Amino acid sequence: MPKNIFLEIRVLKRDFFKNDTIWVARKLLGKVLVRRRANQMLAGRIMETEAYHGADDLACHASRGKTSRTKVMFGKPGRIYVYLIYGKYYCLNIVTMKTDFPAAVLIRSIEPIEGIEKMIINRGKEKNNFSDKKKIIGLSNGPGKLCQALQVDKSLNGKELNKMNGLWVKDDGFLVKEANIIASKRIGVDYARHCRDWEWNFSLSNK
DNA sequence: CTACGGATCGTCT
DNA sequence: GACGATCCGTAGC
Repeated sequence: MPKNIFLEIRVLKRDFFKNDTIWVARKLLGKVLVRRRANQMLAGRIMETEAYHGADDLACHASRGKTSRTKVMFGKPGRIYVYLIYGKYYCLNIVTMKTDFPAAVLIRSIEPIEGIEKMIINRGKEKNNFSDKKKIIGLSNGPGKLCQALQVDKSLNGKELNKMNGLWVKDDGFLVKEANIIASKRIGVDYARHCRDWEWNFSLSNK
């Protein structure tokens, strides 16, 4: 893992998330998602994101209007949107754009950096052997998995992404080359008619 | 490696 | 009453 001590560390603030959703989704790659718990810091590098942009995006939850669930997406940029999926898992999003324009970036995958032992417990994997790097990556390489690993649930829904609320994103200087960003179709949105083909899934290649 | 089915419940029709 | 921005275990190659 990279050494952070010589690098400028910047916490992303609201202005970052006011930008276009696709820009934010790309720029979040390589940043570090940090979660503060009582006696433990948990952190991982963002490896995959997805953009959900506007009421015309049929894959976006807000395309069917403002409801009790989706109202957060209509709110201020830089807020946290957490929802329950399949009755079992949470998904973490960060609201983008401006108030009344519904948009957000889904964090789909992070690579553990700090608090790995705690993440193993949070994921209920204490009986496995995690000496293997593949298994460490498997702790948080999915939207539901990373919420379990970082203890993200609906109590964060609607809150500001900042240190006070225990969840934030920092730039540790990790260099991301444009050529290492892969754009693909979004996962699990085949119902979204023509929008299913939009390449708004972004991931970092491991090279 | 890919393919498929079950779990499980809040949200929306 | 139907279904989902998922995950995991199992089966087969």
